[in-house]
Amino acid sequence: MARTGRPRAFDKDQALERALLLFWSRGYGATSVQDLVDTLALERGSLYGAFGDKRQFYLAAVQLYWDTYERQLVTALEAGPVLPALREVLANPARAQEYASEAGVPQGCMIGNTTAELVPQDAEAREIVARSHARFTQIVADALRRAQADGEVTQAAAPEAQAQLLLFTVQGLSLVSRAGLDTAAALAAVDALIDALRA
Amino acid sequence: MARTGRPRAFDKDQALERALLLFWSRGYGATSVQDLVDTLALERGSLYGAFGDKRQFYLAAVQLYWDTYERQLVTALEAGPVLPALREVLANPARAQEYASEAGVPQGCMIGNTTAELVPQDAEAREIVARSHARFTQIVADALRRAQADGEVTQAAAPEAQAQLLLFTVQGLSLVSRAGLDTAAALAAVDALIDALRA
DNA sequence: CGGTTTTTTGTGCAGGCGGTCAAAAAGTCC
DNA sequence: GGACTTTTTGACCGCCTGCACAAAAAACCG
Repeated sequence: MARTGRPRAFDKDQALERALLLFWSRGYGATSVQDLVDTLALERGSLYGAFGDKRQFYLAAVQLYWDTYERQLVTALEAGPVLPALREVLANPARAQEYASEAGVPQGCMIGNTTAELVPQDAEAREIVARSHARFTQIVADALRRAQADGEVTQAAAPEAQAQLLLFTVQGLSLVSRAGLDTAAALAAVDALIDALRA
Repeated sequence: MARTGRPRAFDKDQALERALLLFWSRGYGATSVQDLVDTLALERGSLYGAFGDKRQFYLAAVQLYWDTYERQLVTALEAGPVLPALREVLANPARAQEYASEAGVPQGCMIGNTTAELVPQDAEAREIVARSHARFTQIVADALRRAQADGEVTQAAAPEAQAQLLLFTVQGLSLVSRAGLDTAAALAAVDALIDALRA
């Protein structure tokens, strides 16, 4: 119960959100502590005091990213037919680049970026990423199982295999979209997959 | 034709190959010039003299990576039925991690790693990556077009859309495999996709 | 052999990096 | 009001980075 002492002058959650955007768009290595200090408009010491070192700060941002994403995923899949919802899940990153430049939303999936940059050398990052993958496939497989029972989705493959395939696709799509993407072509590919899942 | 002067004491191609392995496993930022000097067993000056700066060196390695991959891809698809070949193309990265630790072969796809780490800030890297994507889809789409004509592959979607979907899948699979992968589950997902493409 | 060209070798360097720290400031508690 | 606790502030540090350079060495040419 240490609620004494000088109160923090900035909103910690809001700072984490802004750091998330910066890390998301530039990646871990290319984002310097100085960039964070400039963007968040707080001093170095405050940053280290509140979040620990740069690595912890980044991992906290990744966790926030996933928590947000998971919430949206669950919401999208919990009601109504599954295939249209899954199509949206896949189409979102395909369309994201159109807004990317104007709005502050960066490209690609932060889990995927972390996988490429940090996972080979950082066990904690690997855990976060692996857990995110597992939750994605579990949530999607559950939805697909229901949809198979309802006759909406083909039973040609197990829901787990279909969910794994969707994980690969969404990760690949998000990644490829960073290099620039023909939106129409990407959506055609998404449609091809969704159609293939139809019963 | 300057074939005079002191001859180079090391094999440039071999040095590039070794650098490729290092860059592949660690990424661009996490590989220091000192690492390269140590691993390649040549002095700083020689390295800069032969390859320019670190960035050019990396981009040359990426280009070599893609050239090698493209050659294998073309070979795999030019003869025989297309779907088994495509299954192999997808299954390879899924199985790669089994060998990864013992052999010197790193995880993931170097094009994908470059996409995540360099593309947002490096126009030249973006070009290399985008060109690789385009060639992949073109090569695969050509093969699928033949296979559709032969009645091997479903005509439910255009070959271009199918090829784009395969690009997403192979990129996603390679990426996800870096975080550790249940090989059996990954192969089941690959099978589900290949089956869905069957006529 | 002398001249030319190119690579090798190893040192040196400025800058930016992540991270630390001590003093000042701003609160709460008694 | 004075003690205590925590945050803020901004200077500071050592390290490592990518890179430049000059002298030596090793080839070819005439």
